Amino acid sequence: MRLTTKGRFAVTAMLDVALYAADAPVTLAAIAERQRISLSYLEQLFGKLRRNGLVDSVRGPGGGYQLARAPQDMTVADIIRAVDEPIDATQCGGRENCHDDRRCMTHELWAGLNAHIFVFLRGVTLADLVRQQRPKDHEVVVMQDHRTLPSAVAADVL
Amino acid sequence: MRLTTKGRFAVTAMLDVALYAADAPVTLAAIAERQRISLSYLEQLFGKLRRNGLVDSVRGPGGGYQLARAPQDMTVADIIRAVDEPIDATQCGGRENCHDDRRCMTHELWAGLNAHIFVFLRGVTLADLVRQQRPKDHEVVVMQDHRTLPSAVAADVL
DNA sequence: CGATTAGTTGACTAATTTATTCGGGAATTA
DNA sequence: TAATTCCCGAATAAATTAGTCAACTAATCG
Repeated sequence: MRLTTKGRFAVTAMLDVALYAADAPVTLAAIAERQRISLSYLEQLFGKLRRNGLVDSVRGPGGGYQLARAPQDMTVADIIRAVDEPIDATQCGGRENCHDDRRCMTHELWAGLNAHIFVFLRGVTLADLVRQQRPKDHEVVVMQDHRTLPSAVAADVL
Repeated sequence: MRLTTKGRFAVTAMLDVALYAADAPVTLAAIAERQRISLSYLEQLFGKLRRNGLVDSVRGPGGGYQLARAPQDMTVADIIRAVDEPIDATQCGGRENCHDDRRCMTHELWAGLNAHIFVFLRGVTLADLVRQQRPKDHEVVVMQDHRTLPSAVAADVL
């Protein structure tokens, strides 16, 4: 699980679709305008999102993109994984230069850490983000274990 | 909280220090050899780790690096934050082009998500990783809430 | 049908980040 | 003094991210 701005763009764009594609599909041009993301970059991202079955596309006038599944069945992990194709992270591809007996210390390490981060991000659905977006009060994302956290912490996190 | 290979390298290197600098400091050359990371890259990373007070350096023969604090007082979040300096992630720097009334949707979104990921990574200490490293059985990182997870999940996570 | 709207694709470029290489320092130990 | 090791900066290569462009296909509307 990698976490870069690319994945963030994708989640932001998907949230835009979730918010605005209720009746009619939304065009990439509209997303680009609202979220200030370059149209061509969105084209690349939505190409992947479509091929991964997260959105459906409608061509022609009045066309655009819609969610392929209900927002509560779509997680942040799904989105990030769709656009941010993974790296090996264990730098031994599972086999090669695992050397000096205690081979590939990092393998187990990152496999475990990856799994945890993945489980965490899989616990946040697009519906959660939509819910957070609607009300004006400063509520915060709900995690899979239903604990919350004051968004004030965010300041010194970045 | 960004999550890239750079941060992984840093965590791996710090884990190496935690494992091998029990009595004497470890040299970057030794880490480079064991973990297959370029020496000069390690120098850059450890420059940041040192300036952020995570390691102490000892010059001259027999010198090297040691942990500045006990492993149980050093978290993965500390390490990643030290080397992976943050980006704005809200693409409005907190002020500027937040436009069209519902300004900067992404701000709240990523602030919240960031906070959660940060809290999670702050819950994993270097001591946890060391503990995981020692035994031969396939145990897994312990999270801050002390739940565990089979590392089998890691496969379809990447 | 013809025009327009939008998705689809691929190639290409620029900017940024990641990783490495090199060359010299300065501190410490023996 | 000589060897070791951290320290620093510049230069470079490789990879990723972000954006641009152009040609094309499909669908709709008049």
